[in-house]
Amino acid sequence: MSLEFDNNLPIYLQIVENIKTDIVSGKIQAGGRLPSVREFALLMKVNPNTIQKALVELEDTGLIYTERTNGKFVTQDKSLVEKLKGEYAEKITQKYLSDMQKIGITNEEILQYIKKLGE
Amino acid sequence: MSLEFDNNLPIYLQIVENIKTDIVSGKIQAGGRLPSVREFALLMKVNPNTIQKALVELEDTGLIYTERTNGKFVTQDKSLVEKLKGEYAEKITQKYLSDMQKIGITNEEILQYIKKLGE
DNA sequence: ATCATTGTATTAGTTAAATAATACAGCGGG
DNA sequence: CCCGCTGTATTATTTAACTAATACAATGAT
Repeated sequence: MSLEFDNNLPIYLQIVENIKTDIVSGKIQAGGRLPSVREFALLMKVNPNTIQKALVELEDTGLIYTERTNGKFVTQDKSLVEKLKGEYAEKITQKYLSDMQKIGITNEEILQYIKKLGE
Repeated sequence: MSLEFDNNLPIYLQIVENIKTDIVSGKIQAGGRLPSVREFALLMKVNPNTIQKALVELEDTGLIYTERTNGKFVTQDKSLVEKLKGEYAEKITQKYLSDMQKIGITNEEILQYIKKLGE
């Protein structure tokens, strides 16, 4: 739960990304409770409203849900998490391949880069 | 030279990326002249200053240079272009692998995604 | 010499994000 | 019951980024 924010992207979106990957990776378990809005804000040293904005966005994806006076929780639905994980993986793979092709790198070269940097 | 801009990222940065990939891919040749700031602005339907800002950033990387009252040109230095191409490829590969690992995808699975979506 | 074209500089305006301060509403434990 | 904790809503302010409009400066061609 660090706090190095990249400019060029709104903080609340970076928080969305952060939590999303934490959930999808299993770092935060299905059904698990999230820190309260106010706790989160302290942890990340941002305003509670910024957290709230991020969490609303996350709730829209179905990854978390709210118990009104009790807190916010990761969805119980493991298959949803798995599904999103797959979609996410496909999406960034697509983008990666597209970016590489845009600069004129062939599929074979891509495999070499992967091999070189991946293992 | 299209004009679909993603919000959440400043237009001038997206222009930087665009031109950078055009150069690195060879779509704009080494030594080639870029459209003038004003032409560019018309093409992309943005303000000349936005183009200017993007081009200054590009010049900082050494990919283009300026002849004061004549225009802006892609560097003659093909080896520099090649070098940047390699660096760029490594960088986005690193980020891709890191993003995949963050969500708990193994190296073997990565290869499968690549294979599935790449060919 | 004038004029069109180049890049550059300056200043102002607009917009969006982030923060801040409060207030409200509902549940549960002591 | 009351207090503390939840999420939520509202409004205002600040700040920074981005965009825009315009003016300046230098060069080369006609």
